[in-house]
Amino acid sequence: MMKQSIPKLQKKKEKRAALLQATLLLINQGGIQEASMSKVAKMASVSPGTIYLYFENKQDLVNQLYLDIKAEFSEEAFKDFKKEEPVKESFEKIWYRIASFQTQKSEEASFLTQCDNTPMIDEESRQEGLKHLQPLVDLWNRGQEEGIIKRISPYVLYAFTIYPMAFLMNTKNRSYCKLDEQILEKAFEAAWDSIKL
Amino acid sequence: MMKQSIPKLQKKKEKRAALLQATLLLINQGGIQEASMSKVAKMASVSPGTIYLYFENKQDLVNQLYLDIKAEFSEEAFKDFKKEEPVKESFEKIWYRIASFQTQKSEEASFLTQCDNTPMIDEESRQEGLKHLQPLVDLWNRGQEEGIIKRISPYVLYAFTIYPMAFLMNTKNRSYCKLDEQILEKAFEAAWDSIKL
Amino acid sequence: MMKQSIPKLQKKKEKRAALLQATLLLINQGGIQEASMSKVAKMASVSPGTIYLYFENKQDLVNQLYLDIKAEFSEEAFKDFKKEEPVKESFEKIWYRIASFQTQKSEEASFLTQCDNTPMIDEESRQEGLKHLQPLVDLWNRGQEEGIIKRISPYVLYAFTIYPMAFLMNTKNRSYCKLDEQILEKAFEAAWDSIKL
Amino acid sequence: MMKQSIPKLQKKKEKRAALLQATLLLINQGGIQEASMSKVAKMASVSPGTIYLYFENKQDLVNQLYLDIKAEFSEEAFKDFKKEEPVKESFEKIWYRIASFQTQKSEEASFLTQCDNTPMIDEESRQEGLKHLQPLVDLWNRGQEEGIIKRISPYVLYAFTIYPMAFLMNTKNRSYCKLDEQILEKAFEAAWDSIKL
DNA sequence: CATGAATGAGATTTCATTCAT
DNA sequence: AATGAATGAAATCTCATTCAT
Repeated sequence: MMKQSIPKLQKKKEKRAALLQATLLLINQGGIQEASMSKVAKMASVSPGTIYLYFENKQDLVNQLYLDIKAEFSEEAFKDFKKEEPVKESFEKIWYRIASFQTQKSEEASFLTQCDNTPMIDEESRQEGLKHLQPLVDLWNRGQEEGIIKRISPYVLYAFTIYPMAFLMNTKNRSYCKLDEQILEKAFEAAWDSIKL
Repeated sequence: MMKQSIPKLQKKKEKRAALLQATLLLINQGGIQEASMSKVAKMASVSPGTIYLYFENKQDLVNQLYLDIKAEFSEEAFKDFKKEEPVKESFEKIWYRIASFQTQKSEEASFLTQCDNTPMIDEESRQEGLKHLQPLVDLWNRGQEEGIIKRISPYVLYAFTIYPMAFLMNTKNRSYCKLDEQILEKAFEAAWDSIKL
Repeated sequence: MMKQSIPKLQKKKEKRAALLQATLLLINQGGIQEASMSKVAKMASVSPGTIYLYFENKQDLVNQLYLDIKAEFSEEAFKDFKKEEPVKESFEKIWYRIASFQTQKSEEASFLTQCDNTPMIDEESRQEGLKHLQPLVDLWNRGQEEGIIKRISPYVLYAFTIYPMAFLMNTKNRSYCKLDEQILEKAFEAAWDSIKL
Repeated sequence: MMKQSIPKLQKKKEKRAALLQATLLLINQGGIQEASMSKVAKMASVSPGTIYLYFENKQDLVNQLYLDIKAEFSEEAFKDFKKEEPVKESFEKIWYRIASFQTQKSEEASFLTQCDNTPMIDEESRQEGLKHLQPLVDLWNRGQEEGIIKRISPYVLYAFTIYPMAFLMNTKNRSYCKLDEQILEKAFEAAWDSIKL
């Protein structure tokens, strides 16, 4: 009542974060249809009405979650990325960072997969999310100019190197198959082999 | 009233088919949340109550749709499949058939992608759907014994050869990129390169 | 196809009977709300549409069931009833016959209880059902004239002698308490004591 | 808007009460089948959704109504009940209090009758409701020890003394017969005669 | 007579959103 | 800012009844 140990702004951010986190978990568990606003509120220990102080509506909540996680994803993917490094080395680093994201932040990764394969997200937000991959596209371009990488559309390159990780992630989650280091190496080999010249 | 042009059984099947088709389109358009039973009924020109003559409930409707399409998918994928053919030839044929399914039956393909990356489908139905791929797994096994294919889990093989097509399909649908014959060839090359020894 | 082992009329009656029986059991189990026309049909091994060949609608089905059972009840109650016998003897006989009906035909008895304490039955049918008790009312009248029975309304006499059996029946069904011969005798004593002068 | 005449808690209780009252009236009028949730809502001047803030579902609504009224009933029945009074006096007081409840709160009484003769109520709630009668059972026990009351099961005692009032109530409601003081005295006499030694 | 698929109104219940406090 | 009771439209599902066969 007297003093607030946590500054207001931070408290606000915390509530927003709690709401996003709750949404993330609920959508992963049962899809968007199971993530009702009141469940989200309850899980975030907040009143349903409060959600609307932070988000315009449900769609906005999901869109913001998507964009936040996409940003987190690309930050992770391109951490320590240096433009000058050799193409393969750079690609390998990025690939493993993404793999690491998939395993370390599996909830986030699952959610992205669900968004990217579903009409859950506004087309606008989806476009917005795509931009994050630009550094990788640039890298591939360089690789193609250097004659190291096949001359195919970045969509195809993405489809055969990055996108498969989502599948492995999901199957791993459903525990048909463990993703240990050895398998990861094999997987990277497959990814690289599919696009290298 | 005059003459009975359509036999009963066929009429019955037609209604079931219309319901499944409506569900397919609606889920592709807006996800499962937008595919309400009344919309499905309206689109199939049927009364809401009628749905429940053919399906137990919404989940059952979606599950059956999934299994039906999975069956259609694998029938297409393994049409003319002969066990004696060389591994690569066989694989190539299957791969192209799947690619063809993705483009010819794009609604069905989109739907499968959505199901496979979402908690939309019962785990039971999902397992059931997986069985359809057994011939491909067997083929890969043979390829591994013959020393043609890398010794990695079929999940990984699938992730790098078949799963990418879903992505290409979706991007194609969203028309960022056309899937012409030339691209297809490149894509197959990528797929094969990723797993061949 | 050729010959019908069961004459048509009988078959018709059998179907009607089966429908009434099914209704009886279902209403006893879960009340009128649980006795849907399709459940009734299924239990009677008949198509839903067929019900409407025998009964106008659901209300009519229930009303007819009520009246049929009321008739059965009073036939049982007044079997071998002779107007000349002494009042107490007559009453005792009737009372025991009713008790016997309650135990022998417990489903029917339960159903009557439910009808008589519920707005389930048309007022008209209810009035109709009441007429069956006329002989008992007459007997009581005679008893009153003979100075054997208290001079109170037949409704009250009924309330304290016959109506209690429904309660005992129900509790017996729910098996809190067994209705053996000894208890029955005590119960009759109570009934008689309550109205005798 | 101007001043808050009614405290929140009271308002909340009022809404619950209005819902229970509406349910009571509707079930009395047409049985449980006629008491749809929307009718209940409308009669309580409340939105359908609001019901579910106060009750889990329809069954819960009915169960709570039953238990509430049973409690009200027994509070009325055993008001001013003193353990030391002579058995007959005590019994008489209780009996008249119940009679008074039946006439004063005829809707509530009708409802209880309907519940007690119908599979409308969960067995659990029914058991719960039975407990309220314990003081009467104890009284009877004492009467039996004192040699005043017949040695028969409390079920039978109940059947011949209390249960009949429900019948009289119902017939009174249907106005075949008025329950004036004189009739009431006769009725009590019948009740007492049936169980006294 | 009998069927049972089909209907569509209506039942129960949920849920995104609002608003008085 | 925050609450959470309240809303009411809409979702899922049921069911008495009809009608073409």
